[in-house]
Amino acid sequence: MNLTNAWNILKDNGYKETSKRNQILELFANDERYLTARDLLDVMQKDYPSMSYDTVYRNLATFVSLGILEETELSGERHFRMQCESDHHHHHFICMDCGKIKEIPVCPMDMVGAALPAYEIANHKFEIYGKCPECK
Amino acid sequence: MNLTNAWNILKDNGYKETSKRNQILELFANDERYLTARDLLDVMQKDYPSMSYDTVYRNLATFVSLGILEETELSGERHFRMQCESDHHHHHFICMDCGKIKEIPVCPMDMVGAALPAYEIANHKFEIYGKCPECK
DNA sequence: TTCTAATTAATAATGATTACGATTTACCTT
DNA sequence: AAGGTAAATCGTAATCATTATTAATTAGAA
Ligand SMILES: [Mn+2]
Ligand SMILES: [Mn+2]
Ligand SMILES: [Zn+2]
Ligand SMILES: [Zn+2]
Repeated sequence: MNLTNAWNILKDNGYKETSKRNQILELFANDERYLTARDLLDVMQKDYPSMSYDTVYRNLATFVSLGILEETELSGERHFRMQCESDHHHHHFICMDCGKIKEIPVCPMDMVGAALPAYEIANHKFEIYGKCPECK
Repeated sequence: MNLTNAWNILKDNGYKETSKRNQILELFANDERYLTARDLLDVMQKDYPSMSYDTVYRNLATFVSLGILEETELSGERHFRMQCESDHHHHHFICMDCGKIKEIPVCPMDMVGAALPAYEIANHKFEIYGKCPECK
């Protein structure tokens, strides 16, 4: 997901263009790591010292609901990053040091769907945690 | 994991036998769902009205560290359940209505280990969420 | 330019989790 | 069996992430 694409989605859904929204999106577009609300606020407050948590959380929720950001829970905190460009479903390795991710092209659901007859599957989570080559 | 087994582990590690610990373990031994600290406290306070959060969280941490309980994060809250009996590594389907689980015998790591050369893999999470046949 | 709904700031409230000093208890030693 | 001690628990406060509230500001349409 890139900036232009994100703004198209926002405009299509009637959201207004604000400088803060734009800077949040730029920040995510230039950072492949997972960030917390606090991470985001800290960076944003360099340019907007009065930026509030409400603005951060509200926009994060908006972006996630529109599929612009993806979200995961790491050690008890919500983390966000730009939705992957890749159009086919996949999963992630996440470096616990630097936060960078690596795509895992396979999905285990291909092998287990049949093992759950009569079950209604809503979603699933598959993540691998460790250290990337740079951090090892 | 059963009561006797759990107590053996606790005794081996120098933990004392208390009625509250025993009741917590009994509760988990008779409930295959994932429970939160609050769930646990609510049930325990029927027999021990003065039971405190400190006792709940301290014992949960102890049990997890000794491998008596397993833990996962569901919708932003820590959930706990008795460690599985099964001795071979596996994963779970979790019913989002009743909280019951079903074992998934496969592990996706069998297929992705080779896709991450030079990466140091520490752990992984694979869970499937939905509704079990009874709740559907 | 004017109007209006969306957005934001400032701050308080909430809910889960952790921390801490005082008290009680399990269990080892005598 | 009585006493001593470290572990366990209680009662409560503190912390931290997240959500809610209200008033002020602003983007975009008319
Ligand atoms: Mn990806
Ligand atoms: Mn299991
Ligand atoms: Zn998948
Ligand atoms: Zn596995």
